[in-house]
Amino acid sequence: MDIFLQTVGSINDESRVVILNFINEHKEVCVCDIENSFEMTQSRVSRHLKILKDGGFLRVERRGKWAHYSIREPLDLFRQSVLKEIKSLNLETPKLQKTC
Amino acid sequence: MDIFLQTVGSINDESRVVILNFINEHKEVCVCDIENSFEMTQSRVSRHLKILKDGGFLRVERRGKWAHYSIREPLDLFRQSVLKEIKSLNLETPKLQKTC
DNA sequence: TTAACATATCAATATATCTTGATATGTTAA
DNA sequence: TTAACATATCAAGATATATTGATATGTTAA
Repeated sequence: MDIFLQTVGSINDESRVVILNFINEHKEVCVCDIENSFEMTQSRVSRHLKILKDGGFLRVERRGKWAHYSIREPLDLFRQSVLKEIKSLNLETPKLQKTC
Repeated sequence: MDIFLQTVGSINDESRVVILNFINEHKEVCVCDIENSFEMTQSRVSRHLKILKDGGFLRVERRGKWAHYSIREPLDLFRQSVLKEIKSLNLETPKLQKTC
């Protein structure tokens, strides 16, 4: 139950839904990519990414200064269906700003 | 997005997850069935059922004094996958107390 | 109509979550 | 080592959600 609620809680926020969709589209991004693309403060982005990671949707790979976030693989069927549902929302996603 | 968040928000609560699973198991229950089975206050049950209904999971049919809640049909694939996931949690569900 | 019951809603409080700005951690390059 | 940068975390305030008890609505049976 706790894991389920953590998973659900992680997608119960508009910012995180668009971020998750953004990462699903671009495969791999770093924190500052999102910070720049969405014009969100760094701490806010970092926190949302942590919640999505703890929710089981993302993995992080640290390479040098950067933390690279991508969709966790393999992803179970339930989380896959979440990604599919979010994709079907056809959200407007900002352009990827690679300025870091 | 709003509908998605409303759907997700409706299952972002332990009480509602067990209630939803309970209704999924018993097909149709009234408010007082849940009130008695879970030993929850009436207003709390009523509120949770409304949220699950507004989240697109339940339908209500009023027959006489009672409001009968059941899983909405047809149910889209995403909400089906939610029910499936909740089922797979193997939650302990209380016995159905038909004392009203 | 009245009494009893089932359900819904409201107001107040308690609890959880989000955002921001500041600070801490850790890496790279000079 | 130091400066600059990327990221994470913390504390405080703002906002949202949950719970409770009281009250409102609506149905049934006497």
